[in-house]
Amino acid sequence: MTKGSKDACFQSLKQAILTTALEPGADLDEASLSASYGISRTPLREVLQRLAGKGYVQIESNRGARVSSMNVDVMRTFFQTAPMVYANIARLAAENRTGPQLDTLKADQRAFTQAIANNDPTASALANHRFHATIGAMAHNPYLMACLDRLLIDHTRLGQTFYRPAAPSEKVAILKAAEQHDAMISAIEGREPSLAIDLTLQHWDLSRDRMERFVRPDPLPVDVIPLKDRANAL
Amino acid sequence: MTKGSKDACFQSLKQAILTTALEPGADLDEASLSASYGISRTPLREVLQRLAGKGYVQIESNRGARVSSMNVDVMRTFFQTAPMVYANIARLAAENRTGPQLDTLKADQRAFTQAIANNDPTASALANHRFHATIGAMAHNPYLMACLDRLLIDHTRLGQTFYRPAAPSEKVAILKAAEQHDAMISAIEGREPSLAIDLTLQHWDLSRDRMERFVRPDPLPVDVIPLKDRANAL
DNA sequence: TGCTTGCCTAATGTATACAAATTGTGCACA
DNA sequence: TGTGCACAATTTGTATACATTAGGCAAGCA
Repeated sequence: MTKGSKDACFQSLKQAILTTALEPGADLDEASLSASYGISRTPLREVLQRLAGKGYVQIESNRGARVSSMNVDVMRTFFQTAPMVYANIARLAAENRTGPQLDTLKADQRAFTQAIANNDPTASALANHRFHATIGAMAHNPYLMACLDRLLIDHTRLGQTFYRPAAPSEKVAILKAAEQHDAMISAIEGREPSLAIDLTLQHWDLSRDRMERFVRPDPLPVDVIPLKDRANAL
Repeated sequence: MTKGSKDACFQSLKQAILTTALEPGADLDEASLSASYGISRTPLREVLQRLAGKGYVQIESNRGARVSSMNVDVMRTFFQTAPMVYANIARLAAENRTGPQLDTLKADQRAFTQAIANNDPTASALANHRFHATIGAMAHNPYLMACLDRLLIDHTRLGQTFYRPAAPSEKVAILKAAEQHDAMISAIEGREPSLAIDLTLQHWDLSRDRMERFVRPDPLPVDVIPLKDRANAL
């Protein structure tokens, strides 16, 4: 963790927050952070200010910085707001994307599929984050982008929180997500706004369902012991 | 301008930007600003970082800070995005507002009408800004709030830019805007989301028409000299 | 004349010492 | 045993000196 540059520190903290290596609400101590990144407190504080501006951390006067929290209230608002913003971003991306941005998006998708193949959930979460951030850049709308940035932070963190490595359905879901990414790329490349919206909303539904199934799993069977065994037991 | 506190500096710069006393694109020199606010460069730089996080200024590495610019591209995006966000904020405000917030909103409106009565365009622009920011706070949605903040910065600045003190229609328009504010307060107080949306969109139309008429005024008469006089001239 | 090169100035970026504020701890006292 | 207060320790905030970078200007060269 001993890097010299300020920007490296920013990126590192950003990633640590997105991967929940730094958990929501975690306290960020200036002295220890500046020591571990090899920069002094002044530039570190600037990094924290920038992270606060983007919504990664919250700074309280005379109380330091902590990673933005994720209570039920925030989650409710997230689920309420995300589809509308994502859909509008997708429309604008299909309308306004440039060639180089499309190349970037395809590279993001390659990194995403590669991370899936490597069975690296952290890497795939970060690649997925970059994929959607690139679509945001394509929308060319600084107002909605401010909103999207914050939504993506929480989306990525929720995805990590609600991830069950053991469940086979997770593998199916993430492969389906990758397919949807490909379809979205086509729609954006072909400049088809309404198709991009549809695909984005389907993509959202997949993600939401996955998170919902985590919170509200299938109930355990009422008869813990199969009936025939219980008959023996009695 | 010789204040001691960092927060006073933040508020002062924010107001100067909103009133276009500091014009879009204006360069912000650290040394002179820290001198005039009576604080050292370190806290001033933090103020600039915070302003950058909220979208008031843009910071370029090794090149200092400048007031966020307002080119045609930004304006186009603004007119495209604002009504959708405003409408959604209004809906959420009507659903989620609290009692104390309603009191704040009514106070904002009193300040607005007072500023109108005083013929103080700058004060009314700032009061109007606070009024709409309070509605944003009522929406209780940090994601959309980030978007709204940036929209309101540009809306307030455009309103100042497109203001013609001489035009009698301006007076009519601002009085109508004040009436619409009262109606919006009622809708929010009565928790009527769809009414709040309608009123908000009407309010937007009024504002947009005012700005549009500035950019595209009635053309000058083709016959500069009235016809009868010209007949004499020939 | 036009271009490159290197210095010079003015600005931003960083480190560090010191001031202020918050939080934790121990002790006195009811 | 519990409460309140004072002091200490830790952490954040500020000022200032110094380092670094960008941009302009002039001299040198083609």
